[in-house]
Amino acid sequence: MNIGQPGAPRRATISDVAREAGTGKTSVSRYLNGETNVLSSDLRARIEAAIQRLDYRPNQMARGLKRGRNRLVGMLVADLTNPYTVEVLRGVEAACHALGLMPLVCNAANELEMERRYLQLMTTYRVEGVIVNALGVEEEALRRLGEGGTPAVLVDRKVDGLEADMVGLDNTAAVQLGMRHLIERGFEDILFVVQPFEQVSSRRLREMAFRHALDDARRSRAQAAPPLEGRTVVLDLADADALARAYADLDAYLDAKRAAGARRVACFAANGPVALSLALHLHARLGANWQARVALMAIDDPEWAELIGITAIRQPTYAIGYRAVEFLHERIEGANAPLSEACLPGELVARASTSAA
Amino acid sequence: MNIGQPGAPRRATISDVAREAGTGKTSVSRYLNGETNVLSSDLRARIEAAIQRLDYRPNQMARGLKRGRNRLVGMLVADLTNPYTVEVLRGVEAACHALGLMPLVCNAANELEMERRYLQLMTTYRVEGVIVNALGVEEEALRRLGEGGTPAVLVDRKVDGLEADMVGLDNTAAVQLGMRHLIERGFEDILFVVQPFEQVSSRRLREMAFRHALDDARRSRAQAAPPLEGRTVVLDLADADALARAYADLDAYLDAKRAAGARRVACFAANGPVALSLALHLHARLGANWQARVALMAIDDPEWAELIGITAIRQPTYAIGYRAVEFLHERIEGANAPLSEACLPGELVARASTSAA
DNA sequence: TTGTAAGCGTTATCAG
DNA sequence: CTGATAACGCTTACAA
Repeated sequence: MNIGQPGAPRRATISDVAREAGTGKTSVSRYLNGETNVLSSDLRARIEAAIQRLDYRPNQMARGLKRGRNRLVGMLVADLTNPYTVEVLRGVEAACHALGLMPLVCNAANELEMERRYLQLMTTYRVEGVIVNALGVEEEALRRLGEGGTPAVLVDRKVDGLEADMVGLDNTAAVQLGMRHLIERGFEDILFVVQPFEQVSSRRLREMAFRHALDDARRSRAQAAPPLEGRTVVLDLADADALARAYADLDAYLDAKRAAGARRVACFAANGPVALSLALHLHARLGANWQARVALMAIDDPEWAELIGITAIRQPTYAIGYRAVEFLHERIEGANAPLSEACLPGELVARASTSAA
Repeated sequence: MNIGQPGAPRRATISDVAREAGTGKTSVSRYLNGETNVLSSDLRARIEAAIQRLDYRPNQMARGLKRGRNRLVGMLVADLTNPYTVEVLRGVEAACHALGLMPLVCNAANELEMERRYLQLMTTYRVEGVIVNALGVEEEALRRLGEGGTPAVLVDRKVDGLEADMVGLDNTAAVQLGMRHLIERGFEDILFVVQPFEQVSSRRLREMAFRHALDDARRSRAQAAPPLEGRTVVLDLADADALARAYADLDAYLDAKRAAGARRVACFAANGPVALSLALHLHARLGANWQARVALMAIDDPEWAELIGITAIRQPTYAIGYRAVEFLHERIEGANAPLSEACLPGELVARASTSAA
């Protein structure tokens, strides 16, 4: 270990500082913990100088061991590749910063095995709490976390059997917002495109809201108005074969519509990754001018949406992350309040894609 | 969670396990550390059972305190919003996984203050090493890290005054690749668009490579061939005013070219964020059909490149991350080899944008 | 106002 | 093979 160069630069410890300052560890500890009013200004100055000289940094690990809290909070995310996740993370980091916490970010990269592993690792590092944007399945590992007494906050999705605070988009309102927009703009064929939604609460909620919004719109539609058509399309981005089949169906549907002389079909993507997949497919199949045939709208507002003029429902991602940490912090501090759920509103960003059917 | 006061579920410690198994802590520790051959199978079984029953997880912090190594490696990134970063991260995580390390990801979000803070925090948590994708400036905090004896590996950019291993793209080769492509396709006006490059080594290298490639091409050009024009355009994405001015100049240049009846101008973006900014600007100024006027090509291959057919030079991001951890691991294990530098090759992905001038 | 000593959960040393 | 016991770097009674 560090055999090589002369003077293996071992980090200074509190004892080193005490010696250097000609005092005991206790006083140094007091200084570190801001109990400066208990220290004579002379001693304080000596300690300060010693710390400077030795470039001393208190060891958080040792501190945590003794105090029982190491200020580490785990942030387990399903997929860092999703811009949504990164944005939420910014809120999380800001809040952690403000509260003196250190986020331990773990990316499951859409793999269950990773999720499990990281959850394990986190408990091993004795994080004081966990913010979880789970893959969806795998309640087990999470439940054990809870049983271990580690507070958790869920982001975007619930996990069956795990009772924890949760923060995310107001899915129902967001979908209603989108549907109202599409209908106002005169769309008569609306496809709600979503990843397999049985396991993931937010997707389930969005899909349900879509069907309800559709029903409501039909009910309140004038007799004379053209009928409103709508259906749910499931896109399993993780399964290439299933995806190919789904797209074949979609293509057939679009072709039929066109043959029937219908207006542009609207595709309402349930989130950013779906929207991207759709856009790529349509681009490949219909050419650069694909938007003449299909109007894409999405929940989430990835950077490329502006680039090709896609209407989006932007999530309050920063706020979601920030709020999650606040929830967690309360629990860590021992709050015993009933579980709460924060549903933050989305915001419609209208762009060219949906300007008219 | 953490419902009710009763039985605050303190995590089991090694002593608990020892008691439960009717043995001493030493044996449990031995079991945990895989010295199973030294244990009678009876004892081993009892320990195993006790661990199961108590759902025991060794405390990494305590372990680290004693052993002097906690398996934590810091990963400081300049900007998680940049897809490049996220991709590198995947390589980092995979390698950490393989080597039994725990990545502590910190996002400076392009703020110097954050970078400094996180660097501090990391040393406070006694990370065994750091992988740094630095903002560029701020050598100071990093240098102190090095002096503290913490090994570091640089990703994508060097830092003045910090001697550390480094891994990144082979910038020169990548730019040459791109230039050759553009020239082959008949472009005669090439703008190399890059963020302020004085402070950031990779940008500097790319810009230099651009000028050299340009000179070389001119030299080896046939007498009769039309002249090759090229210049560097600096885009400071962080400074709105400067950005606006730069774009005004760019627009004027493009208009002049067009008035002179020139072919399409090629914009060679030095990285993904620049490419995005350019695309957004051109889209806003020239309309959806902007690509008829400008051919965009970029180092980095963000998800939207395929969507609008932008030729890209893809970086071996995963390999970069993986390699960085390998370097770091060697240093952590005490390797004393001379500093090395891994320059990994980029790959050209030709798309419609540069199909012909 | 200051210092001593006893842990926090592990591992390492050294006897049985 | 097994198990006390002393650290690791820090905080916190408890004294002085």
